Amino acid sequence: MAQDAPHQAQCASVRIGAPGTTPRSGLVHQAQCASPILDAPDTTPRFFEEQDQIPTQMGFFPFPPNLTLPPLRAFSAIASSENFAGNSLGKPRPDLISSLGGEGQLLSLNRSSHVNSWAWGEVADCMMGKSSGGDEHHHHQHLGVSAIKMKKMKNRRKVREPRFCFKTLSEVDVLDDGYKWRKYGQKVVKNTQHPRSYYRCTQDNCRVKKRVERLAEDPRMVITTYEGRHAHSPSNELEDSQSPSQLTNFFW
DNA sequence: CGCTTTTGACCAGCGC
DNA sequence: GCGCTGGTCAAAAGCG
Repeated sequence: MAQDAPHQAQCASVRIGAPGTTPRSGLVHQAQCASPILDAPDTTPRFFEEQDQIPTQMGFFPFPPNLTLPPLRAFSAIASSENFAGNSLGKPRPDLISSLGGEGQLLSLNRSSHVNSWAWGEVADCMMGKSSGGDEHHHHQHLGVSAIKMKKMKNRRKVREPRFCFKTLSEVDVLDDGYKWRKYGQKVVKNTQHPRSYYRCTQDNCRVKKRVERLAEDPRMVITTYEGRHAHSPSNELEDSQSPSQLTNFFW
């Protein structure tokens, strides 16, 4: 499904990585996974029910101050600046390019809300609605997740942790985000060639999970979905503290 | 030996 | 109720 234009309206495009960085060497972002705001304008029910009217457009915009992200690191399989400049997901920002050396990797970010149903919708949205099939999806292929389905999702009682969805251009499936993960499952999702992998944080008392899969429409793109909040610091936090200024430039 | 990965089985939610 | 699907479990295998 969703063979048509991907609905990327809710994703923010950001660059990640530095040229020639080896795995674990190029710090990009360090932050903790904080609770998204419940009353943020783009996390209200209206946001989803009217998503048909949201222009399919990518761009840079500031994230809410109280929303931080899991740490991400650059890794060796970094797209060239050429790829970045030509990527349809967003326009390159000269200041970011210069601050990181002119090359980098494009990825998109999808924010999840604290409320279960929003998290479901947004993540599914970032995944271009690859979840379950059904006739509804045939009528909303360009959206991926229809408003109808979202309403149904909102009625789910099962409580979900807040989620963040990253779309990354990379040859490497698993981002080095500073945390240690243990794979606990792998599943072949319908209508996709690549399996989805399930990881859990190895830290005791930390229930953060993440899913990693390749985009069906573009296998070069890796979708990483974080679920939950880390109750600890990254395992290699010391390394992360080496270039804080770059961090600031990167996201703000 | 301890940790991680693999993978088939199982379970829950949902549509019909 | 049944089948489909995504997510998780857990035993076995792999690895350093």
